[in-house]
Amino acid sequence: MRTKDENKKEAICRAAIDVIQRDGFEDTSIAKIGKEAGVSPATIYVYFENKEDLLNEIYLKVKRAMSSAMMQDLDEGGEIEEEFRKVWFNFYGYAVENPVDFAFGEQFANSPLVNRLSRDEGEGYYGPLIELFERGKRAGVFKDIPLAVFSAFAFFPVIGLVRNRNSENLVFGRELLEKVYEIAWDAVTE
Amino acid sequence: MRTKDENKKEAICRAAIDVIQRDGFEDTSIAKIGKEAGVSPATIYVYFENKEDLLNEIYLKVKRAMSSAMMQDLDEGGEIEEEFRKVWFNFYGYAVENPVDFAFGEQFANSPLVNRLSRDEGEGYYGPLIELFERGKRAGVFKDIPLAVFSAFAFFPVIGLVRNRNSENLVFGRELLEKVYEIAWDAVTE
Amino acid sequence: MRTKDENKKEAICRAAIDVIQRDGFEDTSIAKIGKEAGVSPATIYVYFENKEDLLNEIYLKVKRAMSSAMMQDLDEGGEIEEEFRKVWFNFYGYAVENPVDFAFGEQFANSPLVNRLSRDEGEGYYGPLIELFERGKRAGVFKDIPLAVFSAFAFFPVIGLVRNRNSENLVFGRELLEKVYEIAWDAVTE
Amino acid sequence: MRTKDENKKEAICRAAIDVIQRDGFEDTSIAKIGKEAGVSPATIYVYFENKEDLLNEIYLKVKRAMSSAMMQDLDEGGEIEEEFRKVWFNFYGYAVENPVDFAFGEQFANSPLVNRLSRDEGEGYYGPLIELFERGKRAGVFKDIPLAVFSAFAFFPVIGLVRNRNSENLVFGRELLEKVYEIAWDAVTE
DNA sequence: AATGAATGAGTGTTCATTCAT
DNA sequence: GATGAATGAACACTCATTCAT
Repeated sequence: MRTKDENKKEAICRAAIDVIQRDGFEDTSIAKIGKEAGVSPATIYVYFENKEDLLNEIYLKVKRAMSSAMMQDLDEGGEIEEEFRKVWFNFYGYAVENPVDFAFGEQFANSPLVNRLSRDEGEGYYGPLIELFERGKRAGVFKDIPLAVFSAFAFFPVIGLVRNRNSENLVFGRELLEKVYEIAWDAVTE
Repeated sequence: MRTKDENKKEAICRAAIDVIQRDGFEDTSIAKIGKEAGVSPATIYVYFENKEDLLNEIYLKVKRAMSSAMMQDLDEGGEIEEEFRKVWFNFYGYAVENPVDFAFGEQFANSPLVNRLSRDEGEGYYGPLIELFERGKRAGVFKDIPLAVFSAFAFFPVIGLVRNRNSENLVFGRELLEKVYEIAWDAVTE
Repeated sequence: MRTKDENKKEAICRAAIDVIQRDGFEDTSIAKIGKEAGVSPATIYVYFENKEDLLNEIYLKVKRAMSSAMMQDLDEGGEIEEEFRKVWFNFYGYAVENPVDFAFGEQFANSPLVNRLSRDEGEGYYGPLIELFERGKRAGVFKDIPLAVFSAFAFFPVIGLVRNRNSENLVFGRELLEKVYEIAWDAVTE
Repeated sequence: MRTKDENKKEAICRAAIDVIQRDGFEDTSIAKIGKEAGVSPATIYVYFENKEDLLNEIYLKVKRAMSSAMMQDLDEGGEIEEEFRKVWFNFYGYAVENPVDFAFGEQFANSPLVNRLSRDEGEGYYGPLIELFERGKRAGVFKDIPLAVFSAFAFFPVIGLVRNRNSENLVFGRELLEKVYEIAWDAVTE
């Protein structure tokens, strides 16, 4: 027998991401994914139970990649500002370099095809960041606000900016970027 | 007769919005819209070239409603902080009270069915806000940053928060809301 | 607009029966029915909600034709033997002349796609026959047996014989037929 | 090794029957049969040419079981009535106790997947019964009618009754059963 | 011989759009 | 202008069968 190729599963996921990126979430069909991956649509069902299953796996894959990129080099007990800086620039870098995955994660988040379980597991990846936030809050560095508000000012603006950057071909100089970072830092600190 | 036509066009748009709100974007078909509007599917094609055209018109309609709500009570020459406050709370209020229109606008913005032209026209509605921003900048009240960065910190966080609010049943007290507003204000001002 | 053509509904039913007859129940697809009827598969869904609905309508149609053929010329208060004779030969005649419908009804009876409601309505067509049976029983002409046993000896043998007739090209002379009838009559009478 | 092969073939057949009984004819796939038998779908094709071939073998297997059950205890030179009685009650018993095999045999008989050859071989198993019939006819016990008519009155009614029994939860008392038997006996004897 | 992977051809069904009136 | 009928193209998914090992 032919052995199951983990590469192929990977390839199908990759193809799916590409198609979603190219044609949008709604116009992504199993047939297209198959064609993109160079396999028969039926083959996809060898590796995934159904479309929902495939999408959930992709969602987790992306979330995993995103969060691990974000948490990269994080030092559990490190100095708050330095750590925040790392996370922020990691996030920015990932968003800029993987606009695809990024937009993808966004589109995904609203789809009814991503089930609660996956969503919860996805959220779970952000533990270290949450700990940093709590530690900073206890230390009196961060403002005494809910996590949601913290994220809304620390990270959400980045999303907006990168989105603009893409659609408007806006270029961000190092200087401006630094300025944006500072606004974010100031916004969440006392 | 002219009037009757416009009424029907209007009715179809309204029906479309209702269906999208009720059943979601993906489950909205021309047939359903027709039924909701009390006309034949074929009739829709008398008033709109195709589905894309219909959606574009709706996009503009929603954008118009959103921006006019946002600009409500705006006083062209008013004091900067007061005017910003108005706009910010208008925006927040609209987002909270029209989560559907809002999500709708968001989803739409990414949809390949909304063409550049509509998108550009949609953006155009925000003239008064842009003027406020420029005036504030000249007056040394707002930071010297691009409009995109300004929006990213002034309004984008609200989007994130409202989205959370919906999915997590988070409740925002008046006090916290005021705090959030202040963070936004501080972030964009010198 | 094109007007809905009751003929077309009829034509689709007819086509379906033909296909079922030709290819068997299991190998009958909506696509085949469409091709046979000379319409697009999608058109079938204009006239029927789904495959199950179509099959149920056909089931009832066939049952109706069969039972009305069987009850033809029946005289409510007529002499028992004469009436039984009519019914029996009607049944035989229908079975011989409409082997298609007939086999069809049989195949149908076991399909999970025919729902209880249709089945019950189908059974309902046989009222006059049941009355004849009850009357004959009260008059002491028919044996005192349940209806099921009555049918089993009066009509079921005919089914077996006709089925054989078809597959073996058996020919039934008038004489033999009369003999068979008599066996049936003797079997159910005291 | 020879033995092992036959065992596996046997196991596959058994599994197929089980699946058909459990899930019904239409919902029986090669994959399911394989899983039930604990082999790969591909393995089935080592032992059978295709699905049709497999079904034909099963058909014969069931027919064999059915006819041998029917002919059980038959005494070649025994007294006609006694022998007929045995066969009749054997048949009834088998039909009641193996409703699935039974319905199976019936369904099968009409399936295009069972080819003429299998059907003919299947019919062949009934030799002893045919001989009994001929002997009885020569002895003037049975009516002078074709075999088909004989079967139609002797056995076909049982099929109808058992089918009803199943779908209507009809219960047959010993007494009624005896009565039915007598009707059958009377119907086929002078 | 045995197998799991792979697939072409099919399934029932939906839907944006066009046709014919 | 207005319509319900009609449909081609697509959808997610299944399955008997074959491939490659």
